[in-house]
Amino acid sequence: MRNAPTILHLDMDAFFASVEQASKPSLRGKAVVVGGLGPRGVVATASYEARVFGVHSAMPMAQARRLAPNAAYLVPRFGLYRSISEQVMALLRELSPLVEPLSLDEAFVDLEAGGTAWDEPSARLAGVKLRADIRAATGLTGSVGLAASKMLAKIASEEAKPDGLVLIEPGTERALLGPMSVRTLPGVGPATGDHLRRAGITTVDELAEAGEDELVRLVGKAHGHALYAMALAQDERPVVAERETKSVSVEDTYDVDIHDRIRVGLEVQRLADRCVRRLRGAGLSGRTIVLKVRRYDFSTLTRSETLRGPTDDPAVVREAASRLLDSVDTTGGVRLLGVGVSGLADYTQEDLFAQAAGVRADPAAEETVAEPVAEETPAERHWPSGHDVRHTEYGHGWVQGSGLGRVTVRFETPDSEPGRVRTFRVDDPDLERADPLPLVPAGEAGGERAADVRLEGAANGVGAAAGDVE
DNA sequence: TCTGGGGTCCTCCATCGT
DNA sequence: TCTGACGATGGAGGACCC
Repeated sequence: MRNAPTILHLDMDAFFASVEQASKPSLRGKAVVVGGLGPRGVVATASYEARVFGVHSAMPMAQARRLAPNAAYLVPRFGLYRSISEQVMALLRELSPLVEPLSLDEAFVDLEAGGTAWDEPSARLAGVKLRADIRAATGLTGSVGLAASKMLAKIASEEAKPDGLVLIEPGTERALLGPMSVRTLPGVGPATGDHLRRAGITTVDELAEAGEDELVRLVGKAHGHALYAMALAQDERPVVAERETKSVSVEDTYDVDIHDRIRVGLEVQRLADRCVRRLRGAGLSGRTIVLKVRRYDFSTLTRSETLRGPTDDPAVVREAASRLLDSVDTTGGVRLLGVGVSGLADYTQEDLFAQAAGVRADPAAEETVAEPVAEETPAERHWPSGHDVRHTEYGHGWVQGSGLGRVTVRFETPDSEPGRVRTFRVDDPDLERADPLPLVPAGEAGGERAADVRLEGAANGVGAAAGDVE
């Protein structure tokens, strides 16, 4: 492990919910829950105001609604989150070429590799500047963890939440980790946590005391060794900028279980097409086709088949998925279906066997994939909760709700005061879908980076303690 | 209270070729 | 020809992460 805290972990605070609050003035300071709104939806992100009521990620939406009936419930807008994420990642790349994104709202940065930081004061300074730059560019807050390893930097950013910065000084790691719950460590989830608890191990100190052999015996070879190293605060994993995709998959959970076997078959075909579209979009092909079925009782099974060579032919993938479905008993109904492709290659080598069998004698298949059939959408679907709209008379706003032929819109923009609500007919010709507006007006975003001033001051030895943000 | 979607990695087991 | 060891590969499932 390096001896300076030059690995930075950034975690945006309640990212999806914060973006929604930034774009909708009337939701600021309010409980906001982003997630699937269907009967089987779960929470993707809850704002800190919603967390007060006990709402958290991965909770069934129905439960969240019982806990926080007055919160705003919105569907995720991944396109918007992705564009803001790109802004943030660009700021990270200014610090170092070695940036490892973990998701839209999280990333590691190797500051040393970027020549940005080499010791504690310079690392702290980089963290402070980054937080200020993110706020200037997006209006959002992120928490920063700084440490000498990825594991510790991540734990530090968790400690820093929300809207803070924590630096773990080299030499203090074990004393800090010791009393923490084993669940703090990455890779220790509910199952492993329970397993260890039954063996009398609940803290990181107890993990270290148990010894490597005992941990291997308890949780298996790979996990045991990794766990022991983490308990000793040892983590040599480098920050890796480019990670290649290993699999591509799509899946759908249905609002109501599907019992009709023919319908199940049709859904599998649709999913296979969608999966191939994604595969091709990424310029990939793959050898192993995976079918996933979650049954009415939530039991999940997968069936897979490995072809002779990689394919991105929709007909071949559809055919394989259908064969796999043949081996699955779906009586009782299915709640989820999925199709995936793994064993990826960035070139296509046609499956000769399938070709010989005439499987791909379907010239229309390409079109089917290139141009998805427009799905029939109920009126509500035209106006998803939270999405932006424009009205010829009232201007820019967002959908607060819809149903019974009506759509309720709140007219406001990221830099306006909270706006008024009006209701229209769903087919009102003056109302149309609109693109999200920038969270920070173009002229202001990143125009002046407050932190630059501080950075210069600190570089002159004036404000080295500027990083004591908590 | 009824559990999303998209991934990664690990383990166990069976099979196959040498 | 039989048997065992061993590694590679495939298939299924589980845990975990965001």
